[in-house]
Amino acid sequence: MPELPEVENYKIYIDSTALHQRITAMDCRDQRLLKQSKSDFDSHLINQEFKATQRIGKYLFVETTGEKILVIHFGMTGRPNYYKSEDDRPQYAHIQLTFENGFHFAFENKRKFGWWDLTSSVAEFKAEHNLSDDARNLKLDDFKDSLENRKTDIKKILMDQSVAAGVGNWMADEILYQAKMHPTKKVEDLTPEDIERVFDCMKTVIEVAIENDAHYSDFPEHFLMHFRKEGATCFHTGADIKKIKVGGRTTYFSPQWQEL
DNA sequence: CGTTATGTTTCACT
DNA sequence: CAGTGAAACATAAC
Repeated sequence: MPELPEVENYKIYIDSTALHQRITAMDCRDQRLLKQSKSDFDSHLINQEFKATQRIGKYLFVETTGEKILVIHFGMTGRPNYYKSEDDRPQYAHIQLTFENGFHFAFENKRKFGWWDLTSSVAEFKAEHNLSDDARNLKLDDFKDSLENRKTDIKKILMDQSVAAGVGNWMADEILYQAKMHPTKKVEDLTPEDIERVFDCMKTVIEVAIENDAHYSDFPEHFLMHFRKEGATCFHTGADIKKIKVGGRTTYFSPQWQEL
């Protein structure tokens, strides 16, 4: 379920399990998850070690002792897993590395929207994929610049990875609920104060989610995440939470609370 | 059987 | 060229 806070969690998990061990094997059950040939991955990963990780939005970069950087995107259903026995290989662990100590590192991906790639430079990759700075570190001025001349719904803008890398569907809903702003409010109609409020709420949602290890049930009681389902009522107004489509994505919001 | 799912990429259209 | 919207991608679960 990876948006920025979940991927941050994965980064911490990988940092605490899979670094500094020689990779002895790589197995991939579905070539479609690899953006480069399997032999390229073999030649750049086998006999190398993971050195450090770096996250931009939902993308995780793994520096290795080799010349290439491994890029991991988790898609909608991806997560890492580290375990000792091959018998513990999860059902959807389509990619699995083996380390010299016998442990395994798996890339679980039920729905196969995630992938692995290799790159020579994080900066280059970031530019090629039109990624903004990570939403957690994003500056208000850059955020404001990105909103210039945009005419579409604020929710779509928030989910645009070239505006605020890392914000996905649930975070966009949460940010707008906290900011008391309707998801289809047009960016061109926002005042500078509106933009700052959305920006501040984005930062708050990110930090709260990371503090709670992206564990939704631990979020504060006034967070939409607890009501992001049909039949729920708004914490503030008691009115029904509404479900609509914005930019093709399911969107939950509280009508009176978030005015257009 | 139909619908839906937390994401990105591609393509057609303005 | 820039901005936008819809479709496509692959699969499981309800």
